[in-house]
Amino acid sequence: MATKKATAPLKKIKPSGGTDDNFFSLVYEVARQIPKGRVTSYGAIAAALGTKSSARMVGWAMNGCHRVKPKVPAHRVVNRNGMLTGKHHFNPPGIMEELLKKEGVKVKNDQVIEFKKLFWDPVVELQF
DNA sequence: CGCCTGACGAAAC
DNA sequence: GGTTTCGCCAGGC
Repeated sequence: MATKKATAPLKKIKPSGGTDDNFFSLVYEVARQIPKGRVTSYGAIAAALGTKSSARMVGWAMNGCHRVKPKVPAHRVVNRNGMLTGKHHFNPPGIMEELLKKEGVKVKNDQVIEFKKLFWDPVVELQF
């Protein structure tokens, strides 16, 4: 199939490359900037990158968070409701809230307590 | 090349 | 105010 969709090959992501032109790497960068004990949302990251409408892509990028080095603190990234929607993608599932609790973030019923207070906005903090 | 899926979000009902 | 649907964009089959 000579039908290459000119998409961004996820496997081409460079570790520790830092500022790559790949949208995914941008997501990883921002995610790494999340301070301990804080959380953010996929949409917030997407908005920081200028693609707020592509919040799904952020989550999609997180799909390869495990393959990227250094590992991305995806456990600090939750959805807009403060719910740990991505916990099922962790290994094992449940480690996400464990890590959050360990960092001082209270998690109850797969939901971040005081999420609004712990919310870390990359758009503001990173001043994009 | 086309259809479906997917770690979201906001609008509509 | 809770539930459902559409929209976004990219990847997999």
